[in-house]
Amino acid sequence: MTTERYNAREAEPKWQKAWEEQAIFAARNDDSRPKYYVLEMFPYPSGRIHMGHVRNYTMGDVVARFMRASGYNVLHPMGWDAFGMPAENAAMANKIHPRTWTYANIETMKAQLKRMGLSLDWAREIATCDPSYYKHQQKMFLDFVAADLVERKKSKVNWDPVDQTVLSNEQVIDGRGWRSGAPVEQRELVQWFFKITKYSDDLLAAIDRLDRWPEKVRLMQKNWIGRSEGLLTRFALDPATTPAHETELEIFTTRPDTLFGARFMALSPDHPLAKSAAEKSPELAAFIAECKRTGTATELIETAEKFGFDTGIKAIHPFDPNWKLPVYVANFVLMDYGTGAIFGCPGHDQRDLDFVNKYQLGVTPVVLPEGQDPAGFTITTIAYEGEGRMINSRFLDGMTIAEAKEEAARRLERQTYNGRPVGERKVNYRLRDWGISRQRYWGCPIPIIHCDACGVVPVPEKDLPVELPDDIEFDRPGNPLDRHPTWKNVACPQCGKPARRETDTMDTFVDSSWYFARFTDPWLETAPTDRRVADRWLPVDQYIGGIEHAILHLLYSRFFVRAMRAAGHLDLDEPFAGLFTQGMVVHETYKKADGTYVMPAEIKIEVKGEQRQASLLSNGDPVEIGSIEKMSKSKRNTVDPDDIIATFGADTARWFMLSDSPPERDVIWTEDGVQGAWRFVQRLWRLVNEMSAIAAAVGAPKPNEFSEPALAVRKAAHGALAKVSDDIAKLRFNRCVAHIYEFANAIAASLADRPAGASQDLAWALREAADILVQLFHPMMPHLAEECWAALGHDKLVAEVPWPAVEKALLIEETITLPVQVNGKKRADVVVPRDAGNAAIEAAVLQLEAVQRALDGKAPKKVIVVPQRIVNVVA
RNA sequence: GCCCCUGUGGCGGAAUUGGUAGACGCGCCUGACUCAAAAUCAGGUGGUGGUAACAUCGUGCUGGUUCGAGUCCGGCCAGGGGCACCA
Repeated sequence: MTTERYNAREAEPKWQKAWEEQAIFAARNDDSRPKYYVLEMFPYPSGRIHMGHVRNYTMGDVVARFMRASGYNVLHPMGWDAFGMPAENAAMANKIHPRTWTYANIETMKAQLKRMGLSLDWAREIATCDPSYYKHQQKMFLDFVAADLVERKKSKVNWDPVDQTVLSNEQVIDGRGWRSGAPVEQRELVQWFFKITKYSDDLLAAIDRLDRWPEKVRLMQKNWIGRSEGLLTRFALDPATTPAHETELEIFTTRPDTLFGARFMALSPDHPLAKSAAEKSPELAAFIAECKRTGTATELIETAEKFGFDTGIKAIHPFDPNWKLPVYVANFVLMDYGTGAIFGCPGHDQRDLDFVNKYQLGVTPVVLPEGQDPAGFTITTIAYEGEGRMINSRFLDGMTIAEAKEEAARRLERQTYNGRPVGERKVNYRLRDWGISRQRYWGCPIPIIHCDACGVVPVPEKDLPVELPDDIEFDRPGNPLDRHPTWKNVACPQCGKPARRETDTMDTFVDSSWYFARFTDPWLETAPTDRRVADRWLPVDQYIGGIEHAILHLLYSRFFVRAMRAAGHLDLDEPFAGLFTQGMVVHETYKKADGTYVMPAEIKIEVKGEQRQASLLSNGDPVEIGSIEKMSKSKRNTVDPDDIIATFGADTARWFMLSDSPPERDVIWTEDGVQGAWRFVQRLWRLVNEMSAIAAAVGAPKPNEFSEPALAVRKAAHGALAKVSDDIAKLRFNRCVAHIYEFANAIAASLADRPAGASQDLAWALREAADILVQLFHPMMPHLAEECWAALGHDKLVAEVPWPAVEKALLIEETITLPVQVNGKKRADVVVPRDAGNAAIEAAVLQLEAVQRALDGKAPKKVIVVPQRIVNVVA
């Protein structure tokens, strides 16, 4: 038979138009069916989509189409994370306005996404740079201020010298800015903070209930929040050695058990006591200044040598009024963790040991490892941080560490100094408040006015949104808003006198912390959300995106739903009930002789035996095939999705993205793999047409009896249906692909073997199998599926057809084949009735020639029959 | 330094969660069709021995539990990721 090739270039736009005209992917807020919200992390409009987007959105689309066919009211929206530095960089480089640049990119990328055939509800499209979006964000900022979730404070912050802006802790990776890669410096600035630490406890505890999140992400968030239980302890200060008005020093420790091993106290250079001591001591003041001068780059600070300076102050040991400890100022003590002061126990903390060795303060071991002889136990250069029993610790001697911690805490809680308890149990978190001020133009303005008379005044709600000015200069580094001639000059809303607008804008991660809620009703003008609508759609049932947001975006969004609940915008525990983090798209790299990289499109590869050799298309020069790396512009190993779609069609790209690699792992993009996917598209097209031709002769009623070949086809179809359904639900797309291949192979085999003059029952079975086959690959390759569905004579779109039901009876075989082992080695198969008893199976197995040969005349000791699984004969 | 994950053919990876290791795809080899190529179709493809039936070894290394281990436990090795002066 002659079937023309499937022409993706013609078919794909045709079906995209059909879906759009019938608006079948539009979700209604008043639909009574059960809801399902599937969302992929929305893109930054950088210019063009890349293969990472293709992979991400294909996965989401498979889930969306499958759930829609399964009877759910599916919400599958798309938008743009549209504020950010690259737009300003483009403005500086090309003299184009950030808005113009951003919207042009959105237009390009939207057209690209449409060519992928995604089942998106474009009516809900949002862009975070649109005032109709950010005005609600400004409203929420004010709501958060009212709910005491915002704070303006001076603090040490991370300063990115290249992007000329502050960064949050989460945005500093290995001491460098997450975007610019520049070493981050420390600066003291007045900044706006969201009080995410108010929710430290809840953010941590709720992780255990996120059972559809990857374990890895949960663990990373737990570590990031970093809970530790310890004791706040107030040490009295020896008045003879201490500046006036200073009477005590409070420290935080997780090891109160080691208090009898204490040798010194240490203060952060920023500690108030250090500062007050420095007033009388120029040497100390110089030391503190030196600490700050060591460098402002975080990288330097972390590798700097540990230094201390003895203030002369003595602290009194809480368990012994006669025991005095020297108080140092030390460069390694952080002001913003605990109380900014510690006690040092050199025996059981490596850093403290290094410190005492430097200043000859001595060591007292207080924890003895189990089985160690106390006589010979000394600590010189390596601290013992393991388990053991207390020694040299008076009333704690002989206790385990846990017992000693408890006993020390109990005593200190009861003890008082200046009328208050000396010890207080305290949980400390590593998590810091989220600094959201950015000294940039292309972001959401912070709706605040600074008045000399009234102080910090919120912009009245009626004046929202505070819009960005259009006439803006990018000729110099720094914040363009701050040097705008007029924008910041405004009357104080309270007193009417001249005042200044806040010129910092919000971190763009604020924009992305609530967009999933806005999608539930993006048309609403009066509020960020319609609470009833938001509560119905949320949480997102399946969220899909990159692992790089394991902390950043995913933690901020979790904070935001809590803050939005406090402000009354929704009532939700968690934003994302199910999370899936997909792997990257990676590709071989190619290097010319001069060491520069070339793009995959510029070379050809030939296979000579086992060797693959690459050469330049232009002049045939040899090219070295390098390592496999994440697709990136710098390595020039990118493949443009548009080129692939133009050559092979979107379905081929989608199918390849889902094939082979498990979705959470990296996928290697290869030309051969794409060719393979494209071949399968053509093969399916031929197969469906061939089936269709045979099925055309079929009568309508389902036959009562099926012959062996027809039954085999039906079993293959329903077996594939059961497996693919299960695997899509579990996001195991690579297994879905394999099952569809198996099913197609089974049909091809039965077509090849079929008797001449096909019978009615086989024709009916093939017609059923063809329908199921097309429906099975529809979520992955929707255009080809529509084309095939039409070829099979259906009127409706396959995108609208309910998912087929499995006939479970077909999955149960009457006879089963059990593998037979002798002493754990497979020797034969045995075919038995499905419900055969163990005795019957045992008898049949022992008759087998291969078993008797393997037994070699020996009598079997026992025969283990695992029903429906395996038989093992033990000789 | 601490925490976590991964290790299976030439390659990507399957393996019903303790039950036939290598499904499916890529690549490669052989054949059919063709003047030829492409495309398509058929067959083969973990190593070793054998024409074959078959035997034997084989899931990073090593020891253990079990009738049976890629899967569980102990100890190593390698690769990747996260955190890192956190008191």
